[in-house]
Amino acid sequence: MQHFIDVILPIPLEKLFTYAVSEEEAEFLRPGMRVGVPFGKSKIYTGLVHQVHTDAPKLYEAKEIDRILDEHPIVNAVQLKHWQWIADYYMCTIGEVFRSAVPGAFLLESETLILRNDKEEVDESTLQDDEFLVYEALQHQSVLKVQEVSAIVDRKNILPVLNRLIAKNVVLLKEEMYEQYKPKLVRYVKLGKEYLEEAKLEALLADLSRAPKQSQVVLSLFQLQATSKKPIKVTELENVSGGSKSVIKSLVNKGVLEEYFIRTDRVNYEGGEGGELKALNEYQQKAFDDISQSFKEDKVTLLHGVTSSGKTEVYVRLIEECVQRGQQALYLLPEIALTTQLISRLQEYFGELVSVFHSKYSVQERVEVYNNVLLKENKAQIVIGARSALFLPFSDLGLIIVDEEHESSFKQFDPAPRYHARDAAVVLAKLHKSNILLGSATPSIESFYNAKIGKYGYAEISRRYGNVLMPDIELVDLKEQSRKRRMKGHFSERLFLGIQEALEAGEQVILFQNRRGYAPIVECTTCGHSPQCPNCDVSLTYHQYKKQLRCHYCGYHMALQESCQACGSPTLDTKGFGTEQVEKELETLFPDAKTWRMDLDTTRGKHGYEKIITAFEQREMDILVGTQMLTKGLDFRNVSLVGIMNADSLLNFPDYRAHERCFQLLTQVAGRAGRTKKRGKVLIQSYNPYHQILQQVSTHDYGTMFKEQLYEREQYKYPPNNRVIRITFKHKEYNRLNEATEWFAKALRTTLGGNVLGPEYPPVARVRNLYLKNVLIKIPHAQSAVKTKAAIKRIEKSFHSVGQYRSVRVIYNVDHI
DNA sequence: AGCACGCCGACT
DNA sequence: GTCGGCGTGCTC
Repeated sequence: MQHFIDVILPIPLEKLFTYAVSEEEAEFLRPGMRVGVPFGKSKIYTGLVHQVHTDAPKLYEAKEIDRILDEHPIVNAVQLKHWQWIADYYMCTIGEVFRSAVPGAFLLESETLILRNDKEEVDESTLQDDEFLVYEALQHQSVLKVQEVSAIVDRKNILPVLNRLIAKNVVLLKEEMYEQYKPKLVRYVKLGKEYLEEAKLEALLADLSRAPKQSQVVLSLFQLQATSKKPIKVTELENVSGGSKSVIKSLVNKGVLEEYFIRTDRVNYEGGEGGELKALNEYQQKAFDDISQSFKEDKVTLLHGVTSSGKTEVYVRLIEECVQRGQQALYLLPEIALTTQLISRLQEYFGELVSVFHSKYSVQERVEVYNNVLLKENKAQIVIGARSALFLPFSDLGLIIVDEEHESSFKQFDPAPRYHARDAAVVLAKLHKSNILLGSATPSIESFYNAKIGKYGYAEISRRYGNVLMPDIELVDLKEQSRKRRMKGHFSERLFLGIQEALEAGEQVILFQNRRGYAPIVECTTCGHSPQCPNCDVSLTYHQYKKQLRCHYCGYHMALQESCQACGSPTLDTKGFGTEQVEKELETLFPDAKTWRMDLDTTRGKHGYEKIITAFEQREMDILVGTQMLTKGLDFRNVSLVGIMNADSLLNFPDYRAHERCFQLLTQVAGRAGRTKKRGKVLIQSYNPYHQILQQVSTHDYGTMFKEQLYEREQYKYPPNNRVIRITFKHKEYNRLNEATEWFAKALRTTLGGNVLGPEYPPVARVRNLYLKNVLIKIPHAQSAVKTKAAIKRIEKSFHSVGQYRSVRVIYNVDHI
C-alpha cells in the first residue's frame, strides 16, 4: 500500500499539497509534524503534516518528501482546528496562518549547493571558458553557493552553465537545509561594498542606463541611505522605488545590492520568588464573584472596570485559580501596553511561572517560549503576550484574559491573516473549553452589545481603586477663546493657566495631540502649492527637528526647501499642528519646565519607549507631549492635569468607528490623570465642545454613548448587528484599477444585491506608488456569512481569470477596523 | 510567495 | 546572434 501525506506550506495558496511517503514514514508521521518537501523546480520548503492517508492523487504524481524535521508534533490538533477557523473566517489560506503562527525559526528553507563530482574523470579540454572557471574554483573548495558561482562566471543566469557542467559530470547539485535558527525573514539591503565610492556608483548608474527599473531602485536606495542611517527593508525599497521583487533580486545577484538580516537581542526576565496576593476591595471582590459565576455558565465574560479600578488584581486572582487547577493561562495585551511595569507585577505574584511572548523578542527567545508551552513546562504556565501569543501550542488552556479588549491594535493589518486577536481568542477558548475574560475601561461596542443581549457574561467595577475620584473633565471652547483672542499658540488661556498651576504645585502634565511632526501641511501663501509625496497621495508632514518633509505612509523624506518649488516665492507657511509644534510652543510658554515628547519619532529603537516612561515616572520631566501611545495602561502617580490639544481631529475621521474610538481614546487619556488621592483634571480643547461624544466623555457616560452609537450602527447596517468585509484593490496603473474594481463590484452586486458599497478611493488613494480602491460589503444578521464569503471567493476566481486583472492585488479585511 | 520560462529590445 | 530585463504561470 502506498502512503501519502497532505502538507500545509507557508505560502498564500488555497490548497494542501500531497507527497508520497514510505510505510515507515507514514507510521511515524503525525499531523502537526514538520517535513522538508521539494517544491517547484528545486527548492525545499518546510511543510506541516495535515493528514496521513493512502489515497493516491489522481491528477499528478506525488513527489517524495525530502526529510522529516520533527520527532514530535509541534502543532496540536486544537491549533490546527483554530488555524482552519481563522483561514475560513478571515478569508486567507491556512498556509498564511501557518506562516504567522509558528516562530520564523521553524520555517527552514533550502539553499542550492554546487558540489565537485569526484566520481568522474574530467577532460579539461572539453570545458568552455566559464565552465572551466567553475571547475577550477571547485578544485580549491569542494562546495560553492549559487551566488558564488554567479560571481565567478560574472553572470546572473548560471543555469545554462550548471546544466552543461552536470551533463559533463563535473558537478553535482545538492539542496541543503539549515537546521539552525533563521531570523524571521525581515530582509534588509544595502549597496554592495564595491559601490560605496561615488565614482563607482556613477559608473554603475551609467551601466544600468538601459535597465530603468534597476537604476530607479539604486537611486531610491541611495536616497534612503543618504538621509537616514537606519537599515533599509527590502519591502520598503520595493515600494519606494516601484521596482518589483525580481528587479531587486537581479541586483542582489549581480552584487550591486547586498542582502542581510537583522536580529534583535535576546531579552531575559529574571523571575522573583512569587509573592503574596493583594486583598481585593469590595468592588473588585464583587466583580470577581460575578465573573466566577459567569464562568460556571461557560460564558465569555466582559469586565467593565473604569480606569484605575484595579482590574489587574482581579486578573491575578483568576490566573491564580487557573494555575491551582494545573492549567495554562494566557494574558493577551496590545503590544504597546506590554510594559515592564505590568510584567514585573505579574512576576512578583507568580515568579517563574510567567513567560513573555512578544514580537520584539528575538527568534531564539520565541522558540524557547514556544517549546516551553509545547512541553507544558512550568515556566510557561502563564504566558503574557501580544496577539501572536494566541498561536502558542497550548494543550490545557484554562483561562484567557484579553485586556484592553477595545484596542484596535488587536486586529492584525498588514500581512494576512488579518485576524482580530480578541475574536480569535474567543474561538480558541471554545475549542479548549477554557474560560475567557475580556477587560476594558471602555469596552468595544461589539463586546458590550454581546453582554447586553446576554451572549456574554458581564461584571463591573465602577469605582477607582482607593476611592480616588474620577477625573474632572472640562471642555474648552476654542472658537470662543480665539474670538476673544485668548489663544497662546495652540493653547487656550484655560489650558495655559491649568498647566501653570500644576507646575507650580510640582505636579506633572500630559498633553495629547494625535498627530506627530510639526505640521501636516506646508503651503505657499502666494500660489497655494504644497509639497506632496512622490509615491503617495498625501501632503508631506513638516518635521522641524530635522528640517525635513516626511511622508507618514511610505517614509519618503526630503529637506525643507527655502522657497516654494512651484513659484519660487519664499512665502511658506504651515497648516495644522503636531506634537513637535506643541513641544516647541511649550518651550516659549514654560521655559523653565522640562518637556519631552513621546511619539513614533522619539520611541524608535529598542528601549526608547521604556526610557521615556521611566524618566517620566521618576519625575525627570514635567510635561509629556504625545500621541495615542500615551493612552495605554500607564500608571503615573503624579499627573494631575491631562490636556487634549484638539479633540476635533479625532471626531472627523470618515469611519463608522470614529466616534466610538474618540470616546475610548479620550477616556483612556483622561484616565491618566489623578491616579492617587488628589482628583485629576482634564481639559479638552475643541472647536465643537457641544458634540455629543465630547459631552459623554466629560460626564463619563459610557451608557449613553453606547446607546447612541448602537442606534447609528443599526441605521447604517454596521456591526455589531451586521458584518462587514472590506476588499482593497491595489495596482500601479490608475485606469486598470478602476476598470478592475468596477468589474468586481458589479459582479458582487449581481450576487449580493444592495449591500455593496463602492468602489471608492480611500482618503489616501495612492500609497507607495500603488493606487488603492475599496469595496465594502455589509452582511446583514440574517444572511449567511459563510455563504457570502464563498460567493466572494468565487467572484475573485473569475476575476483573476481575466487577463488584465490578474496583476491586481485583492486584499480581504473581514471585520475591518 | 518564489522561481523558472519565454518574449522582447539592446549591444558585442 | 546573445544576454539580460521583465511579465506570466505553476508549484503536489
